[in-house]
Amino acid sequence: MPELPEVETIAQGLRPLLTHRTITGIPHLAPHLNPQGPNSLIEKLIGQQIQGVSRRGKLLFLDLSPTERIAFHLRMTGRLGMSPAGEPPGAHVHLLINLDNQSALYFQDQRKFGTFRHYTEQELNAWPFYSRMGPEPLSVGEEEFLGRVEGRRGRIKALLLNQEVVAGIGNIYADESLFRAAIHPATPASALSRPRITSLYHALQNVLREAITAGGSSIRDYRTAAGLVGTFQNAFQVYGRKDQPCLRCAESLRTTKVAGRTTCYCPTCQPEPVSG
DNA sequence: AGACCCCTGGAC
DNA sequence: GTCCAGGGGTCT
Repeated sequence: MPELPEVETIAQGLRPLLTHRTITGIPHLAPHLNPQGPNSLIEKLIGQQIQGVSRRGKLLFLDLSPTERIAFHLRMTGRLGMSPAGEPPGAHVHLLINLDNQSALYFQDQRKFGTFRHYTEQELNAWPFYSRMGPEPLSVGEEEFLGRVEGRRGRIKALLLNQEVVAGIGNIYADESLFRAAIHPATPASALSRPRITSLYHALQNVLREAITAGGSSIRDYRTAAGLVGTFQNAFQVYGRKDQPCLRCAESLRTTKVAGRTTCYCPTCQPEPVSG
């Protein structure tokens, strides 16, 4: 579910509620999500004060100290939110963290793809998914983005989805940014001129900024930290709009598969690359 | 690059 | 029933 704008929205919502709170208990912890053993995690967390909430790509961190944090990856259906302490976990709640102000942070995940783990900085840097992660798309400079995309083999959408190229893009924002840049998702990156990659860079930044402002996109499961739906789904131009008219040219939008993901595009505004 | 895998539930 | 879903890992 959550891509960069959704994780950022959740982080912004949790930050004022969690910063400087002390963890007083872990009343619920699903064993299947805790390979290190329950006592190991509980011992590491009880009594710790949360120093802040941060995000890197699609990872959300509870910062416990300069060298210790909890990393959450929400994958498809993960949610983070607050509930009154002592409230019994609802369906699919896999972690409950009691805090020193009678509130609790919960992690809920219907499909159980989501993960969380306590990391030291050393352990985090030894995690390839983290250490190999590309730059933040909203911070990366135009030149660096060009350098990471220009001339590479692979289709442009696959590169956008590759967290080592740029971190935090998923199926929605890949499709939306490619439509805005008028690039067919299956175009080999090597077939894109510098001006077209630059156009994609700006389209990507714009769509991510707008989505964060809208509180993210709620297709099914995503909710903000306060349990509210985002509204950027109302601004989708291609995602989920198969067979509906293109908002720019009225042509019927189509789907194809790129990088194993359903991909929605306009066959007129995003023409197939000439040579393939 | 593609085929599965993890898992649950909604749409058809 | 079957297919599909904001993700990512592994294996061919």
